[in-house]
Amino acid sequence: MFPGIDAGVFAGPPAATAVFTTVLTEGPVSRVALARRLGLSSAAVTKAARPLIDLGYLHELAATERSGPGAGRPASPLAVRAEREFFLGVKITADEVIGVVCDLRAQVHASARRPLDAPDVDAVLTEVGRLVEDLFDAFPGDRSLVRRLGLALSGDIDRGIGLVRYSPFLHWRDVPLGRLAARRTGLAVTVENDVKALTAAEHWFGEGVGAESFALVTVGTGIGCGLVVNGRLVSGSYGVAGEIGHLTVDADGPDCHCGGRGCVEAIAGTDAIVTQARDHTGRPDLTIDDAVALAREGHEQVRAVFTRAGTAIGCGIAAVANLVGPTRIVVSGEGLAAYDLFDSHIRTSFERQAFGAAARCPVSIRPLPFEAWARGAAAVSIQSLVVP
Amino acid sequence: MFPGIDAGVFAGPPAATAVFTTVLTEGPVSRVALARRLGLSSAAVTKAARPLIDLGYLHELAATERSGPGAGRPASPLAVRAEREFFLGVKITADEVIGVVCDLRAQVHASARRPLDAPDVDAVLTEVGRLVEDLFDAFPGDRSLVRRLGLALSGDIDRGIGLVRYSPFLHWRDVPLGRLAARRTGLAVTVENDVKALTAAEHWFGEGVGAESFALVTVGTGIGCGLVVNGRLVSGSYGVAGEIGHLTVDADGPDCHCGGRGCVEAIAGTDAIVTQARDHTGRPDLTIDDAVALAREGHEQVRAVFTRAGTAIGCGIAAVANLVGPTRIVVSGEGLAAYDLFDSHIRTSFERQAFGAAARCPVSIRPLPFEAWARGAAAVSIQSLVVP
DNA sequence: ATCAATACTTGAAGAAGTTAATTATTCGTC
DNA sequence: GACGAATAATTAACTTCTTCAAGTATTGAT
Repeated sequence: MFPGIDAGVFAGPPAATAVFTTVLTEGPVSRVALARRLGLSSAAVTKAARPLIDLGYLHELAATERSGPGAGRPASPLAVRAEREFFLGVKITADEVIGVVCDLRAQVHASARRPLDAPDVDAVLTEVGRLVEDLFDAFPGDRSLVRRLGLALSGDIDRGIGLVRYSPFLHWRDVPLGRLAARRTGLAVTVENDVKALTAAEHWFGEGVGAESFALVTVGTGIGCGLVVNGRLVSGSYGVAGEIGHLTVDADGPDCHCGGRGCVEAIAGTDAIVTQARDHTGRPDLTIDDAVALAREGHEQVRAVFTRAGTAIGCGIAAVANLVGPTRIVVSGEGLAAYDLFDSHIRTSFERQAFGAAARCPVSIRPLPFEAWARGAAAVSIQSLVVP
Repeated sequence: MFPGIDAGVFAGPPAATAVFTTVLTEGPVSRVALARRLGLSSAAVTKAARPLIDLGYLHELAATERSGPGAGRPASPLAVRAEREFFLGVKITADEVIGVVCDLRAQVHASARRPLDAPDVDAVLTEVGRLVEDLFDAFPGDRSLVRRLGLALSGDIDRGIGLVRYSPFLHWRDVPLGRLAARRTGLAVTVENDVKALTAAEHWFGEGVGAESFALVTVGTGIGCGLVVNGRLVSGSYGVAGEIGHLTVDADGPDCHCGGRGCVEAIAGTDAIVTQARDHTGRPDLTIDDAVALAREGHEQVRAVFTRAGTAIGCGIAAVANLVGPTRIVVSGEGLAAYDLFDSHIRTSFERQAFGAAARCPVSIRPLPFEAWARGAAAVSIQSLVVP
């Protein structure tokens, strides 16, 4: 039924997949609770769970709290044995590769990074290969428990066949990265767009758990958005989805590299903030850290740059809320290291622009450790174990 | 297996449902083609189709064109017997109710309308009841083939339980319209938001057929948008979805009744166009038809109002394309009666604002007969037969 | 100790789909 | 015009997954 891990596939009957993903994402649950939750009979859950327990992926916890009014056999909740298998996740950027080793519950157990000097396919593959070695070295557990590698990078990716259709920052077109990396590392490789990978991670292991629909907005050099609707990741028909960064929020705003004007990214992207701060201070070598420092010290005009950025982001997420009506929204990314400068402006702007009850949508705003991108890649790899 | 129509449900095994909906939406198809399309064995299709044929919902067509190089038994395509059952669809507006009788393929066979003077629940139910009688009278076929009624109205609707959570134009809150109308008419009733109903109709019976994801934008007094993503209608968690009309496209634009400024609806809604045209002509009694006439005659300022409206709509659909990446977009609605004044401006604006390959998304623009809203309601009723 | 309540397990029965063999129908060829 | 290759549809045996109904397990309350 479950052909074992060596077959490289972990696909069982529908009920087994549903049981495993539910236990994985929603923590310890009893069999009856699973049956109710999934619309199955409890007998079906018992049967579906057995091979998963035998393979060591699930185990039973001791009964804990009593359930209802008084009586009855206590439930023995099923839980995932997180250390049954480990997953590598690697994020590829223009100038480095960052990797992590995660367990089944996407907890990070080791991490590493390597610089990248040339963007050509072979150089990237070589550095990914070395990074994988580094990760194996840094990983304290049993190497044979690591069999899968997730790669994440910005661009238009066909996750199904591991193809990089187009990557602007690497200048790649139609590179079969999945196949190449699998050959190089001997691991089962998945490839996904970085924002979608992070969204998947949040959907299965973060604040998106249990949400029928939710949106993850990333703020950094670029401004992106991953969407889950009706429980499924939105892919976009033409390689475009979640391009919140190129919504126009100010027709008179600064020009954007996309050719438009007043895009969210052209106002709130890290580069845009630096450019504006330089204009206002007359310091051509000012960095983003300088800008943050100046704003925190109370430099009026630089503060205004951050205010304007927060307002633009709020506008963007309001557009998402008005159009797809997610259950919740998470705003995250390296760009939010200066969280305190954005927070209230994002919220104010969102609440002003959200239509009607959409304003009730909870918005979490929190900075993102850069490692989280690699963890997102690992999360996709975990998903590929369950839903190939 | 199929418990017959009298049971009020038409739910079979998954394969049967898939076969029926595919034949219904994608026209006559042979069993082998269905098998390929649905990932089933041809044996499964044969088995699934038989009870549907026995019940009279499907029938076999004579073999038509030859398929490939030369030989082989010709396929006998399965087709829907459109007149096996009929469906009522009623759109409720602030001042009238409009109804149609449709066959299984959503072809209109009869229609009727009645004025509505009071917006209270009982008055609406009475008029709906009378309209149903009128429709039965106007319907040339066998009345016993009509068992279902779809209602569509603007507002926040819970389709599952037929509840009108909130309807601004009727000032209703939490009205169990489905139950009430079922009691009044003796029919199986579905209730859906009007824009979503129209989207469902387009998804099953119009230009949206076969699209994994698509968007329908309606232009009229309000500007709305229905979305299908991953093959499923987007519902929105807080009763809000597809609120394209309240995206901000011009921060300095006119005030909108929603409290914002420069919303698409405040620029391109029918009322907004009339208001602006009045301002420019100084004629306080000018109607939308007058405005259209003036624009067609070449009145510069009134033309500019339409241009601006088209540009705003283009902006809105570009936002949809950038965020969800639909396979195709249809722009429709009574407001497009003056189609020629909008068309090119919508397209230009869309292409300028769509990001990257999203600009390749085909956009159809076409006016909408008002009856189409009622047909949308009927389409939801047809869906409820297949997917309860 | 007994009972009611809840959780889980078991084995038989049933539903839904697959594979493989069979029948049906056509075209092209000799 | 019979024959075979090609494609379509059907049939029957079998597999897989799930439910149902009955039983076992474990607790709290009486």
